[in-house]
Amino acid sequence: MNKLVLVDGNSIAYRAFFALPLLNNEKGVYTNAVYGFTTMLLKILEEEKPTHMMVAFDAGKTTFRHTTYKKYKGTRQKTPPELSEQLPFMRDLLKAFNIAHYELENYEADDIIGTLAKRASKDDWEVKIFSGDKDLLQLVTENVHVALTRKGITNVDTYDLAMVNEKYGITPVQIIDMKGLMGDASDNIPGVPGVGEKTALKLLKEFETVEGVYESLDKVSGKKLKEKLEANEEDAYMSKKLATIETNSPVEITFEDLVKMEPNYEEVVTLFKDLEFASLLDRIDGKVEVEKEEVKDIQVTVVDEVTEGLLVSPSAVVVEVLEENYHLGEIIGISIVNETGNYYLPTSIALKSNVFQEWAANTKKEKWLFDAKRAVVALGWGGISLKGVTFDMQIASYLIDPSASSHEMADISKRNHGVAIESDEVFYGKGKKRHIPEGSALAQHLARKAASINELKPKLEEQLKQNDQYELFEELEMPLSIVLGNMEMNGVSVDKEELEQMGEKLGEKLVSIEKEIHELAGVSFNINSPKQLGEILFEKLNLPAIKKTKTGYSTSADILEKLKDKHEVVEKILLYRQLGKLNSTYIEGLLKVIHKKSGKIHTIFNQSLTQTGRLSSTEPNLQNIPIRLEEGRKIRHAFIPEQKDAVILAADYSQIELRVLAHISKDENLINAFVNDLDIHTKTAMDVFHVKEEQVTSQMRRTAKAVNFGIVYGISDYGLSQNLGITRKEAQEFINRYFQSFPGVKDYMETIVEEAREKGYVTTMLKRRRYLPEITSRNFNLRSFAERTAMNTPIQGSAADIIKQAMVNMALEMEKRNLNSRLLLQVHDELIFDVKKDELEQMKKLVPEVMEKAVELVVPIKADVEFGDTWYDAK
DNA sequence: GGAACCACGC
DNA sequence: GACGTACGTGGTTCCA
Repeated sequence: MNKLVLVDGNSIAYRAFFALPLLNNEKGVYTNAVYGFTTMLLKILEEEKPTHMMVAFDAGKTTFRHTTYKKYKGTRQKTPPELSEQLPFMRDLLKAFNIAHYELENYEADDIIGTLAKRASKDDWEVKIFSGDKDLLQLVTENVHVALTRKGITNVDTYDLAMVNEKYGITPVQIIDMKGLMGDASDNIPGVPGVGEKTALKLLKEFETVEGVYESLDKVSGKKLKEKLEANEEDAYMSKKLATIETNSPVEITFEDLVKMEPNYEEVVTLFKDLEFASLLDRIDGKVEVEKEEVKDIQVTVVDEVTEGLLVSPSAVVVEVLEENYHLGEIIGISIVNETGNYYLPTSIALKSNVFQEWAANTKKEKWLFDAKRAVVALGWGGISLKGVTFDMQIASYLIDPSASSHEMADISKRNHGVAIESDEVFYGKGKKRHIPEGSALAQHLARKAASINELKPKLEEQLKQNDQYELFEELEMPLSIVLGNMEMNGVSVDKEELEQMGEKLGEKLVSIEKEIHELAGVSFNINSPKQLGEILFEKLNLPAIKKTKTGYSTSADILEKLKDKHEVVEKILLYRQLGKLNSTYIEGLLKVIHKKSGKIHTIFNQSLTQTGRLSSTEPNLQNIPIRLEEGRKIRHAFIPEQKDAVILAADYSQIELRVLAHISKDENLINAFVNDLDIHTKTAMDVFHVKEEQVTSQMRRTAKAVNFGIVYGISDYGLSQNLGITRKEAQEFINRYFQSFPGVKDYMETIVEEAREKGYVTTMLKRRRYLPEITSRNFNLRSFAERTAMNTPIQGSAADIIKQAMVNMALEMEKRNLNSRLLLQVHDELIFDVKKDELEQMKKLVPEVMEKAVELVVPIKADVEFGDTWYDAK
């Protein structure tokens, strides 16, 4: 059977334009609408597989509707130039895809679509229409279906007769009558003033059509409504006419012109490349021989004996570890590129060579790497020391723009027009297909990587200098990567037996709670399945469903909290979840990652990931070990010093973000609070609630704390309302009162958003950068999010700068003093050490001192120190 | 293998 | 009034 797909081109383009941030390509051409439009096309081609297809566009400004009503579409804003400049690209793309497009003088895209849909359905074709405009629903019939864009662009709701009825309770043809009565603000169709969708639908259910309404006007209930209808009869009829899609427009194009042919993939590829649609290129990969970026063979010397002559300074070095977790992986090969040549060193030869080892450990021999920490740690496990690293390409790329689409070597190289490298995923394969290619291919791949580092180092350094970030790079992040490498390599000792015992107890408890839950529910089911749980709670037990998710009922903790007193099973489920989380993530999770060789836990800190400058921690994540609830906190009993002669020392910054805020905003009230060492949440409560200190209740303090939390994390009034369980309006009121009390903060928030709009980015105290292109978006959500980010990133990012500086300074100080204590972990505002008992007195003073002096603020910085036999006891 | 949901920390 | 709302990591389920 024939299947015709008709696309409302203008409507989809508009949707895409407003839904996506203003992307542009290297030539400065905006591409967001083209991008969205193209993803929609690809999706249609993949999912609908039409035999015939056409995209209709509006022709000009005036249409036959303007003769009926001059003001038709009169209030519509001009198409933004950023969008109109993209329309030609869409036509080019359609041509490349071999998809017909059509426009008709005096008619709108709707009319073309309506006309063709009617003709096709006469011949019993299947027709599907894509648009963002609800008006098109009037075309729905047995074999004509309409797909309307939902949020985003590629998400659509498909309407057939039943769907229209379900949504509106009327037939498709009555959509026209609905528009006639309610009008359409966006098209400037008047309708009957005071009649909205609800009233229109009510009237139509009773009287079927506009005509029906006026024939039985005396039967309409409501005096005012009747008066309004009476006074606007003409407008109602005219509006109906305007809203009617012309299904007999003089469309000359024939179905033969619409036959869907194979795309001209060569043209598509060329266009995608021009537009820089890398991800879309991937999607059509396989359909066509996409000529890959020319990967040229380079001259590589395979070294069978390492000599001093080839290890000159500086050298670009690649130490390849295929495993993502470099604590576990083997080094599969080493390459070196320097002014004497390009070399590949088979692992076994390099690691055994004294010449190599001495060169690696020599701080005076300069080395340039990509993700140096990976190489340092991987070599470290083999007992080889790598020193003298002066340039890390990954960190440089991250500092230049943390939001860059990827910090993979192949992508960075491409972005900066360096040596073409295959991505690791392509070269090694992924998933089950991953393997190490044979020797000479591997030598080529690794040599290209080293050549890329060698080539791009000056370019990236130049960019760092232009951004005034060279000091941040050289004095903070580069030394920090060494500190982090040592922390990871050193690892954290855990009491395995302690964990196992806790696990056993938890396991028993879980079994008994599970049984209780099944008994209370009257049926056995998987409590860990939100789907099954939802069905039990909200269907079988008939508890009120407060919130729904995309796929079913929400069973999240905050929802269950509200249902606690409705059924005793709820509390058990919460407990089951809590203990289950502890057992699977923390007990079993941590036991799984105890390293076979060291018996310790070695996390990996990611230094080039977060948009704010914070670190993250993986395999395992040691930055989210429980603390809030006592049961969870007990996990910390298992984190112990390496030797008996030591303790765990934890030092945390007190309110570092709010102190940073005081510093950058220069708000007098906030500065005074910290200078006088007040309890900041109590102080905030006093100001926000206009009460004296002794009148601050715990509820008031809790609210104030949530407001401060909101300021620090950049949450919205909605976020605050969720945290406090209040309305959005009340939350906004708290924020307003906060700003009244701290006017300097308000000024700062306004200034920083303005600055972000002008410059396109914000910076932290130590010049870390975050770009916020969406701050000029016309999409309210995107823009608001960017604005909150502009306010928040300098705060959170500067706090990250400060603790990083403290870590570097601390490492220097400990080395200078020849201390045997070790830094184990960083948890955003907290440093955890393994401290030898004979160094305890010294460290207790030194750690907070170094932390407090990391940078100088206009307010004092405060760090608190605790220690104990385990991490649990360091409180 | 990936999406969806949930939960932990700061 | 819409829009859908701090970041990051990881476990489990469920569907392809």
